[in-house]
Formats: sequence, structure tokens, C-alpha cells
Amino acid sequence: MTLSTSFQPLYKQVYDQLTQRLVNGHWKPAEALPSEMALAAELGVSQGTVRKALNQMVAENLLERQQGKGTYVAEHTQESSLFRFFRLREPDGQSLIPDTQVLSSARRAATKTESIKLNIKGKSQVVQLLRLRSLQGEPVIMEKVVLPLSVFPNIDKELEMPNSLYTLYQDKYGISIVSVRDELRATEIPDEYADKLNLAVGSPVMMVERQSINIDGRVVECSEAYYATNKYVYATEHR
Amino acid sequence: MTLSTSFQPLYKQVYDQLTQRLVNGHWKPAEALPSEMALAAELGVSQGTVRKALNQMVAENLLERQQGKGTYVAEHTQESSLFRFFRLREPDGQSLIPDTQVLSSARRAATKTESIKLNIKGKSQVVQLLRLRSLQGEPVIMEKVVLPLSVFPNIDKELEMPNSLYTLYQDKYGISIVSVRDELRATEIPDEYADKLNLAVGSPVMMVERQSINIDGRVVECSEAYYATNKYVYATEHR
DNA sequence: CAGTGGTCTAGACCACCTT
DNA sequence: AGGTGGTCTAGACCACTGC
Repeated sequence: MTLSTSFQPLYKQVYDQLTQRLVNGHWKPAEALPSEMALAAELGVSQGTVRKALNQMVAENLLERQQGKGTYVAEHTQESSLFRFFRLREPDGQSLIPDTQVLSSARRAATKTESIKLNIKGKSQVVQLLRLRSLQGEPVIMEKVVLPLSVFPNIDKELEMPNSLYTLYQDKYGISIVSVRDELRATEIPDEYADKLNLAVGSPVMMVERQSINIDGRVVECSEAYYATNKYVYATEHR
Repeated sequence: MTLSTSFQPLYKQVYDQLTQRLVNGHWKPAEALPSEMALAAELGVSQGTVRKALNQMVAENLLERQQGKGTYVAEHTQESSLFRFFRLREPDGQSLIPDTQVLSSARRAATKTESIKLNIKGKSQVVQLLRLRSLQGEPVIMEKVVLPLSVFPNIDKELEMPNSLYTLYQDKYGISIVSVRDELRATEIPDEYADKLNLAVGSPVMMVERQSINIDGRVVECSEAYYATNKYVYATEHR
């Protein structure tokens, strides 16, 4: 294990090194990592130090461990990522899985705001997707997703858009979304979306601006969505 | 350390025992706990086991530890609890501290919904507070708070209502709010609140239904609030 | 300086899974 | 049975705080 000049606990250096391998794609989603003993021997530290790094990565949803089996790279399946980041619920708290329809896909230059949010050069190329999402056959979300082409080359040429984009990001582009930041406001629904969400012109809707963060900490996606909350609610929890 | 019949890891038993002391009020907020060594000796386990329990409690915001000083019961100061649970932000992400004005306080029987949410007997007595909260002099939240009298005896007789109720709950009633669950919808502002929030009748606002959870896991407060989100946004993050 | 929590190690044993 | 992660221990040393 290489020592850095500024003091860092050993387990933190191990953590950084292992996380780097995930970012690099050295270990792919659902793949098994070497055992604690093997990693400890390779990195020249004790088993306990490796364990501390691994457990921190589990806490951050980067890895999954199972007693008796091994340590695996966390996988974003359709189910799990929809379950984690899709916030609409029945008012009683029951969670549901949405259906998704891609309405359009287009390439264009980033706006100023977008280039700031995505931390890309002004007027870089982005892809804009328009999606309509439904729960139990009822349209509930009209969503505009903006992706930098530099991160997702030719994503507008994709034929099959999965229900959860995050699985596509992971499988085709090596992007693992680990967290999202949402900003919510109430507003009147834009006229052009009213029909699509089965709402009267001027109905109150929730606008959700989201930034999605990759395992390496970069914002790689931003979206702006209108949520119809007459039948479902946006649920969240704070600790 | 007493062993239970069903298997529990030692550190979990230590965790339960220490948490129980917090619930009991055996250790008060801001008070220092005995050192790891002392606790280990008292409970008949090793220092490492105590540490694992303590660190879990730190992760849950129950304790705070400082190298060289000691372990302290987490305190809900005005600042910290407002910072944690007050979600309105400037659109650029900057967080602000609200001012609060109590408009009314009344005792009444719980509604059916309230008794379910608060897990109390139907028609138990509750206190309802009406509060108006402002940011930078601008009214932004109209809030109805419902509290079971059984948990907060005579809270309607309180003279000084602090800016953050949570500090009052902690200091006078031994209630430590550790998490909140919010359900959000967009709706038209109720006519009677429009004036108070400086909004036109029929303006879209965000309705936030909140349940607040005590250290022992009980829901001890529920509230229903209308947020004006024309100038500020409700910010949240998911991992 | 003494006392606290934080890191790191090494080894023993347990619980679980696969073969 | 053999390998994995999970628990628990004991001891050494480090980093920080306050007297």
C-alpha cells in the first residue's frame, strides 16, 4: 500500500483504492471481489483494516456482502434503482413501480444553466429525453432528462430505452448513480403538459429538479419533471 | 451483561442497553457518557465491542464523539434541529433559518386519522398549534401541528414557544426527534391561508404532511403544512 | 502530563453458504 | 469440509484535548 504524504488512515487509503477500481470498471456490477484475506495480503494490511473499508463501501451502497458467500459490486437492477430513487407512493405509503414511455430524444447544445449543473463546457452537446411515466395506467410524471454526450456517447441512438435509465447508464456507460438531489416547488402545470397528465389547464403540480451523482461524485444527469400529485404523493424521510 | 435466549450479537445488546438509558433519561442531552473502558468494565465486554455499539449510535445521531474529549448525548439545539429538519432552501442551495409565530393553540379530541397516525386511542386529547413561519421577513409556511397530550402534558400552557419546537420537546418532555417522514403534494392554497402567505387565492402551494419519530420509535407529532415555494424550494437528497 | 477516542494488528471462534 | 464474512478479544500505538 502506497503511503500518501498528507496523513490518511490506512483504511481510508484502502477505501480510496478499492473505490477507484469500481470507478475504473476493474470490477463490474454483480462481480465478486476477492476475499478479505486476499485483499489484505495484496494491499499489505490486516484483515480488519480491509473490513473497515469494505463496510464503509457497503454503507454507501457501493458493495453488498453476504456471510458465507462473499463481497459483490452493488448492482442497479430495474427494481432496486426504481425502488430507491422513484419517490411517488400511495398516500398509505405503499410503493409502486412505474411504466415509462419515451416521447422524444434530441441532441442540442447545453443551456448555460445546464452546463453549470452538469459541470461541462458552455454549449457542449447534450441529449434531451422527454419521458412520460405512469402508475397503474395513470400518467403521473412528465419528465425532461438532460445528459452530456461526453459522458453518454451516442445515447440518443439507443433503440431500447429501459424503464429505469440508471440500469442503461450502468450497463452501457459504466455510470453508477449513487445519490440524487431534488429541489421541489409547487407550480401550475405548463399548458402543453396538461393533456398528457390528464389534468385541467392551470392545475397545481409539483416541479422536481433533480441532479444525479455518479460514483465518482460528478453530476452526470439533470432533469426537470412535473409530478401530478392528486393521486400519489412524493415521500421522503430525513434523519 | 445479561444474555438473552434468542441470539443477538454482543454489541447489539450493548447498543440496546445504552439506548435504553437515553430513552429513560438516565443520560441527559449534552451530558458526557463514561469512557469506553469504563463502559466495557461495567458491562463485562471488551472495549472494541462497546466501541462498535457507540459508533452505531453516532451514525444514528444519538451520540457525538470527539477524539480526546469524550462521548456526549446528541443535543438538539435550535440551530442543529432547524438545520436538519427544516427543508426550505434558496434555489442555489443556501440554507436559511426561519422565524416562527404561534397563531393559536387549542386542546381538542383527536380525529380518527390523527389517532391512527399518532397511535393513540380514538378521541384522546391532543393539542393543535397553528404556526406561521417566515424566511427573511417573508411568510413561507402555514403549519398545523398536532401533539398528543399524553406525551406532552400541558404543552398548551407553555408560555414561551421556541423557534424550533424540537428543543422544547427535548428540554421539557424528554422527547428526542430522530427522524421525520414527509409526504408532499401540490395543491391550491386553502382560501383562509392565502392572505397569511401573501399569495393570491388559488395559488399552487406544496402541502407537506409530516410524522416525527422519537428516539424510541414512536410517532409523537404529526403536522400538515402549506409551503409557499415561489421564492424557496424544498430540498432533499436520496442515497 | 494523563485521559480520551481513533487506528491497526493478530488471532480465536462463530454463522453461513457451497460443494 | 473448506471458504466466506461476522463477532469478539487483547494489546499496541497514534492523535487530540485539557489541565
